[in-house]
Amino acid sequence: MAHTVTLEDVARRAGVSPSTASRVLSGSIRVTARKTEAVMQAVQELGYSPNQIAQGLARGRSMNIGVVTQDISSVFYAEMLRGIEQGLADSEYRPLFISGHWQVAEERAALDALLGRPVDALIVLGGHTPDAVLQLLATRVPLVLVGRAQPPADGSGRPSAYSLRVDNALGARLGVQHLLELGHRRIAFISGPPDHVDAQERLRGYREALAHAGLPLDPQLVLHGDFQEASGEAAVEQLLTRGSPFTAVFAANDQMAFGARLALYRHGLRVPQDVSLLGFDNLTVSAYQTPPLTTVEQPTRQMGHDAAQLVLSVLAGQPQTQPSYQPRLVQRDSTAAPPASTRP
Amino acid sequence: MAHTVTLEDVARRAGVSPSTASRVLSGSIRVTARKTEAVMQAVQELGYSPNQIAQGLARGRSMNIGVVTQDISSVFYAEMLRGIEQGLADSEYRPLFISGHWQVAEERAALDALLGRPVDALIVLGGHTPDAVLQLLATRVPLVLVGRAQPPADGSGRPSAYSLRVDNALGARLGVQHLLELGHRRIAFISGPPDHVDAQERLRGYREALAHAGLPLDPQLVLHGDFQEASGEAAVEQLLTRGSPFTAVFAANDQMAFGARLALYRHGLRVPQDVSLLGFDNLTVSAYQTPPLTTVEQPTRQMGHDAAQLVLSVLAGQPQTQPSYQPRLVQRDSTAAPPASTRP
DNA sequence: CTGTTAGCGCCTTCAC
DNA sequence: GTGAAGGCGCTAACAG
Repeated sequence: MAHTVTLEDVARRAGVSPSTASRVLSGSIRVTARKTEAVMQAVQELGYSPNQIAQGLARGRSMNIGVVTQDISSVFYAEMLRGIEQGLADSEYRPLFISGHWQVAEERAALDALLGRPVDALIVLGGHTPDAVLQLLATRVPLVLVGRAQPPADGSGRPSAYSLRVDNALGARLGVQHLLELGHRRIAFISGPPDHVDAQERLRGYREALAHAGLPLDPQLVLHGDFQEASGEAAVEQLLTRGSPFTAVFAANDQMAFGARLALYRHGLRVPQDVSLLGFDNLTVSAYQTPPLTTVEQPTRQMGHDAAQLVLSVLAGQPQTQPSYQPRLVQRDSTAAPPASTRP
Repeated sequence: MAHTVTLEDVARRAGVSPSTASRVLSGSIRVTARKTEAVMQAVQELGYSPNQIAQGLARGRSMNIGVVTQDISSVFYAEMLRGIEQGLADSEYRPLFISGHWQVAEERAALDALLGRPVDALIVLGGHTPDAVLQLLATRVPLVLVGRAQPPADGSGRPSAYSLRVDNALGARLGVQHLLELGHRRIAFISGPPDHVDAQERLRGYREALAHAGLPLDPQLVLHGDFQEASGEAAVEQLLTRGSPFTAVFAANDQMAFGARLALYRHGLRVPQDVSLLGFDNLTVSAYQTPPLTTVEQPTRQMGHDAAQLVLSVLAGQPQTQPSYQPRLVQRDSTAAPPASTRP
């Protein structure tokens, strides 16, 4: 057992009652300086540290914030986790990370595990948990959603979940506009999983931007990936097989852009001289690609940080503000004007 | 509160005593089929889920495995965390991740937080916590170290910590040998932080390989980074400023190799035609660099997995085996023969 | 097999 | 201000 010295030991050694020792430790109520000192010294000598499990049981709070992420090894979510850590850093609360791996069942299990822990609040990053489940959850514990839509209020007047999101469609429009301005007309789009909200919205933004520019949408140029590198690679292979000409590839996230980059490299296509490449997210590593990747940035870490702060303010009963986020284009070296031969 | 329905509620509804209900749930002792069924049904109807905090208090186990990582957003550690998750997946135990950020003080705080939680065992990934502290820890709770040396036994006969490591020096030798075989003679080395054991060993391997080949070690070609991308970039800039010729760059980890790659790109140096580039770790993204990065692989995820399994077997009182790991060279496109002009 | 009785370690009224 | 007593929810002897 990690715990061997208890509050009672401390009290005995300090010559006071356990309750007094408790009061000194929590600092809630005034205690004689003499006794305070005695307790502190006993704590020192015995190397006492409170058993948080017992504390949790006694006061009905665990000081844990459950965080359901989709993949602990995902470069993308990692940034958010970092933000959450930062946002919680100065508080007494600690994050508890569990991965759902985009599997409803697994996510459900994660949620149950977290609630059984229990946690005082929940932050859910993406995922496929049905709205109904989230709604139910929100009635039991403060819930902040990041990167997924807020479930509709259940009409009971109960506080629904909070939701932090970026305007994905706008981001996609920014990306397409950038390519259009460079002179591209045949822009391939590697979308994410069809059942993924972010993916849907980014695809919509792509469509809207083309429509706005009066350009037709060529279904041959729209591919679906799963947000992983390999699927971006496969998408470009497929694109090349199809034979529909294109001068730019817009991937719905940076990881797929990396995969696309590899496929282009293998086929001897230069970026950006032969094909322009555009990503979405702006991961740390994206700046270190060759050439450095132009991408639509979303303030990932900031969102994690804000999610944590939002949770804290809900927990503290303070007024909350639900910030909104704007994506922005980060121009680097992977996009340029299309090759002269393809210009109209 | 996340918990509102208790075991007592279940027992009352099922018309049995709390202890019987408890027995049914834990499945340890036989209970009448009738009562078992009644309890199960009550659990269903009430949507009961056990309060793990209370369970933990009662049986003196928390079912938590504390994991001290250095950076939750590190691509490298993320792989290990994933492995740990996998290794724990089929058990009742769950990992609790906390970051130390390579700061002794912060790591110490993380350790304390974890022990106060408390946890039933500890996995520490890297870091700078003094051996003495780890030794002390190991007497209180099973301890598995990954990527850092095992503290010397304290002579008390108590079980010391377990340690999972790869042969870093061998890895570095493999890397250098590969470059030597390609014909390189002027091989720059970007080392890690001087106080980092892995970094020290890799540097040693580099030295040994050169010595073994009868080549002098040019101090001008040895730089120090901090295992982050930016430091790899800075190192190459410095190398270029120094003016000492080199035909290959061996970075002590992939992330610094990415930074080095960027600096080379900015200076118009082609990889591998002008300069060969070699990394260490084999991160997932390394295969997607341009060109795909040749690197010395260490079985990161496997090590995380094994660390978790090792913890479980210690906890279960089963006999343990402490596996050892061999790095291996993963040849990709970033290394080639040096340019003809530089050949002897 | 099953109900009763004690705690696990701490916090929080309640009287003094 | 301070100690005693009760309880958080659950498990583990202890008697039946």
